[in-house]
Amino acid sequence: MKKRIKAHISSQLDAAEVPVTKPKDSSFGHFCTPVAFSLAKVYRKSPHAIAEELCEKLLHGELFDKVEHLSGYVNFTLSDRFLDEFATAALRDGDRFGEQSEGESILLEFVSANPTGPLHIGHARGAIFGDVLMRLGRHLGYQITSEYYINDAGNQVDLLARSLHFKGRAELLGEAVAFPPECYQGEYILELAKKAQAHFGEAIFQPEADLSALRDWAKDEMMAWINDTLKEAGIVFDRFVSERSLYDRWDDTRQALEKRGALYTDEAGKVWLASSQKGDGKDRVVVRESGEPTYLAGDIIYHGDKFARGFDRYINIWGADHHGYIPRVRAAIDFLGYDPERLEVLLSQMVALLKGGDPYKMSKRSGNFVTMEEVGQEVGYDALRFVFLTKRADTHLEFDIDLLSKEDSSNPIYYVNYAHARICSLFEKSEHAHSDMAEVHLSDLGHDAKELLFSAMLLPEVIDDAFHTRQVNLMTDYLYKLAGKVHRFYTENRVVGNEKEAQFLKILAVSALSIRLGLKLLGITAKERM
RNA sequence: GUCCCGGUAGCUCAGUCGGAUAGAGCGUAGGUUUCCUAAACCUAAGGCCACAGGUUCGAACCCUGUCCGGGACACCA
Repeated sequence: MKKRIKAHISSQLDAAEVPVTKPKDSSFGHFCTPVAFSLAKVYRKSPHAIAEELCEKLLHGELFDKVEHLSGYVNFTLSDRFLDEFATAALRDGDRFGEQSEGESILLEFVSANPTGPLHIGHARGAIFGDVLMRLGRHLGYQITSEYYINDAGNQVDLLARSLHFKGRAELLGEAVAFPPECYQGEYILELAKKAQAHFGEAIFQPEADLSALRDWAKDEMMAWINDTLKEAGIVFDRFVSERSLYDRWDDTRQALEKRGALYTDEAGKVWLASSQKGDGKDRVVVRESGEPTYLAGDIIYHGDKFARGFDRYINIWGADHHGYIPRVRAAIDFLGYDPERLEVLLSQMVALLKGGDPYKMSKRSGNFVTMEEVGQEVGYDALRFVFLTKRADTHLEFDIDLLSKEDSSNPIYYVNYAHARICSLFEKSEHAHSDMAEVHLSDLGHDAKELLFSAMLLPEVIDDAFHTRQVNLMTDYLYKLAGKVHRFYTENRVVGNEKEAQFLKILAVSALSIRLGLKLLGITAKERM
């Protein structure tokens, strides 16, 4: 909608880019532009005089009812006819309302949690953020592939195997072994050890047992668990990439890097990536003295692999604690001959959970953190999604789990769902059917009705903004405000039996569409009845 | 020390590309239902936008510096 307005104004003004925004006060109109202020300098006239001239130029055509100027601003009011046509089109589009065909291909990597323990609440945030970004992007026509990188090589998974081994010896075989402090704690280790015993027999806990078999088995078990959790949350990945599986390509990658002078070997025999040449704070080890590659080596192969697949853009969602890692990966991409600008790393910040004002209890099962599973079961993923998405992913989030158990306006998901359910109930009560709405034409709408309709039709702009700025909170803000307008309208206007019943229903139908579709893009199913 | 995120109402946070009188929810105090779902609505109180400079027609927003809080700075992943 805004694009059409903008194009219209630009063409009338013969200017390339005209800023179009929403007025502070809705009584001024639907859109406004402060362009007279910047033109004032060019033409050496007062903003007021320029705004006045613009008004006359712009009033032609069927788009606007009113074009007025006020203290330098030019305010536009859309015509009923334009709003009506747009509403009919929106209802016809249904779930495809606001779809576009951008066409760029994007590889979106997120979660990528180590398969050494259950997902915690911080992972949940990144997972939901990534999932929603994907849904929004796909709606806009981006071809998005989602990927989970499994860190199934290196010390962490070895440590998982050792943890199980110790736990098995100590708890299941009753040996007096001291549990090393670096090992994973938490009851899930014992549960998994029991499972291992059932699977392998007691031999797996013998001192000389083959830990690599235990490791591979345990890693698969953990991934299955992680996957179950994600599935429950409605998150599905297109691909999983195993770090371990990449290492047979290390030699090729190494040669490619060497050819570009990216690597050097020190006296001790360690191989370094000269990442400081490409903006990193210092060089990084990629092969240890032992000849074993570091984690970075795997990530270099992985990113080389990603870029070789030829996507237009790459997005990684990482926990904020990895932010220092960005320059070295960018450097490696650069060394491999790819454009590091195509990689965008979004950071998902920490989550602090409270319950009744106090820090949420640590989970016994996980050892020292709250799991995604527990919170998902306690508050439900619809509520969890909505709350996580109300804040930008890159800022700290603190929230109280008790808020999500309340069933009133302090719980935003209820508020939004209730607005949707109310509209559904009106359609049940009314003689008019949803399918009749295209035949209904809007005219002589009051300010409130017009305002609600206008808000409801802004969904495409919001989807666009939310995706391109990566600020998914714009969606939740919008839905919450739209729901508020629905509630207000409902309170102030008796719909069924009203002489404008059909018209009101059409407006509410568009509102319900935007709420339902908006929630759908957040991975939430709108309630039709509460 | 370096880097990242933040500091806006009692609390949790919005604030678009710099634009009109800085907004919402919770909480607090009051009010609204013979009527489509009161899980709602309305009203009120509540602000040195951390601080100091700068940029300009205009700054919560951009720049510089300072203070405070959280996090990261591995041959772990």
